[in-house]
Amino acid sequence: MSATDMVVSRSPGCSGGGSSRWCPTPEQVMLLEGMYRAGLKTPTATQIQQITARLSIYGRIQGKNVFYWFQNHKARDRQKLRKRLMAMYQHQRLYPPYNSPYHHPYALQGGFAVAEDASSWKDRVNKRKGDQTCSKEVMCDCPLMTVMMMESTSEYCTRVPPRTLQLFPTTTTSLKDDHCTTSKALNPSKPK
Amino acid sequence: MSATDMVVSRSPGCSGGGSSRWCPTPEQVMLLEGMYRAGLKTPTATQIQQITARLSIYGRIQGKNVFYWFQNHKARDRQKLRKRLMAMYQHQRLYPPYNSPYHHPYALQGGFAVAEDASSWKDRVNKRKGDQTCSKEVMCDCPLMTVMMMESTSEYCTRVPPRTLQLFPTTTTSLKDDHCTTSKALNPSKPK
DNA sequence: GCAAATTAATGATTTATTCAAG
DNA sequence: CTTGAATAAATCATTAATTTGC
Repeated sequence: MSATDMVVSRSPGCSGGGSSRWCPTPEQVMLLEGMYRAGLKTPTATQIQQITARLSIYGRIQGKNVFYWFQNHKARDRQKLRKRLMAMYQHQRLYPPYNSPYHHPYALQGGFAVAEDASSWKDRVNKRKGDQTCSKEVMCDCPLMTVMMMESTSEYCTRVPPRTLQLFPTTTTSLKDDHCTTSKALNPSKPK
Repeated sequence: MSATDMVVSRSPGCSGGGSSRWCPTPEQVMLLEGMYRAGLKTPTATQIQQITARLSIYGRIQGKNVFYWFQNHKARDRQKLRKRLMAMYQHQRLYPPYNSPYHHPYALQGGFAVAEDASSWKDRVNKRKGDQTCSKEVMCDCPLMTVMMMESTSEYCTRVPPRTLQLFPTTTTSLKDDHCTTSKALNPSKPK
């Protein structure tokens, strides 16, 4: 009903007004999934930039959205696979073989044993050293954080107050209102 | 070499030549530790910007360096405390009380039980909702990733090739040289 | 049919862990 | 061995599905 006021892919902001988080359009999701299925799991900075540019014609999008999308998609893929395998092994009362995709879904390194001592996987020796076929000389397309530095299209987060507010009390003891439970620390410098 | 075209702050690279990672000067470390001890554990984007600006007079520094420094310092502080407490409890063959700093070094939420079932702490109910005294309206000084987006001073990572190289094969199957073991994926798009 | 209530998906952040330079 | 850098896992929080009572 009332399908007239909503174009198919017009309002990328999830439902109408300005939303706080990115809501991908169906086209964007489709293309992202295509790339992922094609084998692109962790795009480099340049790739993220280009993906963002291409997908921006379908709606508002930022580099960090693409970055997060791949991060989450990969993580949840791994988690799904891990859960499935765990259930499978648990059903047969077996311990997974040491090089099963339970331990290495893609190249997992932080799995935890099923009912074993927690420290067994923690302080195991560090393997996995050389064998880097990628040239180290490139040094320009670093994986993740670099994307953010390249973005200058101030969307809504670059709204830093232009005046130089005083930094922080280097020696006082009055800074105790720091982290709001975990992730809402949004006190620029002074509450007053 | 050829130090003529580079000003003093050019070679903070730990030992002379261009180094791959940031090596803080003693002054920088001292100031950072001062701020940390003063109570600044997770600086906001604006704070990171300002800290970077201030510390840049002592040597080359980037926002992400400051960001990583606080991340690492906080994490290793917590880890040290945790290890110490774990050893202490283990020495007395006690289980830590439930609200000990072993479980909550600062406000830990992802701790794991010592010899308990792994799923016990995992699917606990979601507590922790309201009680946010921080104003949500600010919306500009988001914790972490924002810093990177604000930086435009292309130090050495903004060296993206200007020509538009072709993105990725959306339908081909030839992308297999992707991730070098975990974190060294540095093939912009074409090795040739 | 419809909203309030509940649940499932998923975008965004933080924390733990690992890699590797010096 | 210390520590800067990077990634993966865990978690938080918001939006969409869905259920439910009317």
